[in-house]
Amino acid sequence: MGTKLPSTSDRRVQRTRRALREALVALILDRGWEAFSVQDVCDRADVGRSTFYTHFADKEELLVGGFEDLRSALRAQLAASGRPGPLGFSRGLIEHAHEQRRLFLALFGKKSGLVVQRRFRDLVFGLVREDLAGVLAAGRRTDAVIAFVAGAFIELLTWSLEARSATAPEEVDALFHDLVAPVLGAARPRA
Amino acid sequence: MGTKLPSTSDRRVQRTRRALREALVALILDRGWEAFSVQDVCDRADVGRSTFYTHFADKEELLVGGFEDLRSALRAQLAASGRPGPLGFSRGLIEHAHEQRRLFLALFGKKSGLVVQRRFRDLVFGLVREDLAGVLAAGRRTDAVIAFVAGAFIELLTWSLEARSATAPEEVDALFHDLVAPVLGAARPRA
Amino acid sequence: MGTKLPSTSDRRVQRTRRALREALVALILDRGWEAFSVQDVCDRADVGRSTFYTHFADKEELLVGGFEDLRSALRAQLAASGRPGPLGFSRGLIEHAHEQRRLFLALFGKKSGLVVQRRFRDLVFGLVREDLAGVLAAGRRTDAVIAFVAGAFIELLTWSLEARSATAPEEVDALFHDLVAPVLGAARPRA
Amino acid sequence: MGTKLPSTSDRRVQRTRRALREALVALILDRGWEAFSVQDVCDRADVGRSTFYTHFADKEELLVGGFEDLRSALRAQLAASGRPGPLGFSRGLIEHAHEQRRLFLALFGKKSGLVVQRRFRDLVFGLVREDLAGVLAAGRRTDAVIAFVAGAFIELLTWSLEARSATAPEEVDALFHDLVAPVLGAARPRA
DNA sequence: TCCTAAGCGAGACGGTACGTCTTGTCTTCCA
DNA sequence: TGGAAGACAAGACGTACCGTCTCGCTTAGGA
Repeated sequence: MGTKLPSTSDRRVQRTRRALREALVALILDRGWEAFSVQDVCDRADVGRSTFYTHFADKEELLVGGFEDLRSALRAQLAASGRPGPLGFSRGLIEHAHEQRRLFLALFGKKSGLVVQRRFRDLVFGLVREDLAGVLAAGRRTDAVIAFVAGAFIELLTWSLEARSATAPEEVDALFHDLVAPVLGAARPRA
Repeated sequence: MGTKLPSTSDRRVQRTRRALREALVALILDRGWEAFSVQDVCDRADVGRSTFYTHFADKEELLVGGFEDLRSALRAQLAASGRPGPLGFSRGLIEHAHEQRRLFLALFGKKSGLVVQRRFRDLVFGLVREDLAGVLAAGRRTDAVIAFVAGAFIELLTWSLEARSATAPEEVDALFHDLVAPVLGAARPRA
Repeated sequence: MGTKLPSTSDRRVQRTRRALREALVALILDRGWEAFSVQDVCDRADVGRSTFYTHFADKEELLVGGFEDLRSALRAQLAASGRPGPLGFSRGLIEHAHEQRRLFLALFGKKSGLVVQRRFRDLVFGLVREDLAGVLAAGRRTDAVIAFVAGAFIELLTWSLEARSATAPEEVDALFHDLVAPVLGAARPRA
Repeated sequence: MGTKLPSTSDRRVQRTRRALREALVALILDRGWEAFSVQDVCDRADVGRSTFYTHFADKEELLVGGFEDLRSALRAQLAASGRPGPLGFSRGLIEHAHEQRRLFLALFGKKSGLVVQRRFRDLVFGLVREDLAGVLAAGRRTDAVIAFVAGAFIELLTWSLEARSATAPEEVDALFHDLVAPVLGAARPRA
């Protein structure tokens, strides 16, 4: 039953997958997540539609790998730049988002899709959780604070990308830390 | 323009709309936003599909009114209960969400849809903006703070609905205000 | 049951019917039989659609009276012009068709409708039958000859209306009689 | 352009088309041309409706091929049987019509459709034109004669199919030629 | 003259068909 | 032998008509 996947070692397979991935990104930029079909991806990648389905179950599955790449890249970038303070991930992610502003806007704008947002949300939740692991003692409130901070971060980032008056990444990061610092204070268990 | 809408004053119209609205809610609960069709709504409401389209362009449009009702209800409830402090909307909304826990979970769970979430997000942004209008001086930071607070609220609410260990609405509200209070302090222009 | 019809004696009724009839003709001319809806007729006649249905069951029924008028007119015209020879009807009908060329083309062209054609066909069959009643002895072949002649006449008329090089009615009539005369000879029982 | 048609060489395609064609005929016989929908054809042919539309734009388009087949068959039959005289097509067509009497009656009866009749009319016009090409010198009258003869033939055939007292095909054909012969004489340019 | 039955417009409604689009499966061809 | 091409079933979409119906309004024509 398992719909065996094509062997990754084959060169043609690699070619096909890369072409599809690139076409996907191009289309997200052009039209937003929900405004194109599998057929559109195949057309642009010059790949048969049935071929698409031998590799991926749907558009979403094609997208996944990309996010994992992003996550790894962010972690690497963070480790390299040695900015380990509480919520240190923010600077890197904000910068990355601003560099890829068009892509991120496409992923979050009116034409986005639920899946994409959910993926990104999970990513941020994970980063926040890791960065707050040491700061907050484990407790019932912990998850609530993580949700609070992550939600705040995501919307602040979205605002900074959408706002007409472009704000520099470092300013956005500063703003985030200004606003979030007292929260962490309030959340820290009163010793 | 065109496609004039049926006059709301007609009894039959009221009946039809209510039936559709109720069927919509039932289906969201049963299957999640994206897993049912316009036809399904009509079947359950015992309404012809063509009739549906004389009233609404979309499933989405059918949903909108519900949100507007919610907004009005919240505002009214707030005015009545005389809890006018900053971000006073939160208590009512949290309570409402907990009462309709299953519905809200359906609206935000894995089977939700982008549209629904966006609607709710807009609703909260509006409420936050109104409630902070007096607190924050107008300025470039204002929108950023609104985004920050709204994002934090939405994710905190979501957490409280999803969390296994059910937290009482008043606790969630208290938690929200505990966490958000210092933010407003930090955001207020240093006089 | 019988869906009682409005009493013809009422003035308003007369008005309504006339308006509908005129709108019908206008629309047949504009778009051909099948390319307009009952709604279109009502719009042009400035009559409510429900009113239409209290008078007529469908477009076709609205058309019927018109044909009966045509038939009477033809018979009257024929009687007046005193051209009683065999197939004497042809001259009057051809002239009438050429005068109303646009209408007839609309009724027979690519945009016509089956009902209309059938009506006209029946009309011509009747005329031919009457005019040949004296010429041919009753017999099995009679109906065949009638069909032959009627079909020939209809298509010849259609040709003369559609042909770019307009042929004068009298020429068409002459042509018809030239061609049909020997047929009648062949059909007449060999004495 | 666009909407590329499926390649006829594929076996499945052949199967699908044949099934549709047969279902069409069956339905014309059962209900007449206008009383069934594309969906009905698909149901009977056990073919998906979307598949129908990848092959044909219309019910009508599905019918066309049938007529073309008929035309080819008639021409072939004619060539084979060596009956090449003027209007030699008539015998074959009349026989075919009488063999498929029920189908032809359905195609011309009260429940027929304009499209079908027009198609058949065009077919006969073409056959007559070809058969008279040699007999009549080109001229303005040519088309008129073709129309005359074709109309006569069609109505005579219809009569023979509808008449209660069934007339044998060969008799009908003889009758047609008896009646039409003098016409051709009259139409031939007086040399 | 009034008042009562009717014609009438407006338009909501259920229903049916349309032609288009997308999805995922399955078969066939080809390298 | 495994990837590419593409036929296929399924089913949702939004539109267009249809014929039925229920309202009120107005407008005669008979008491």
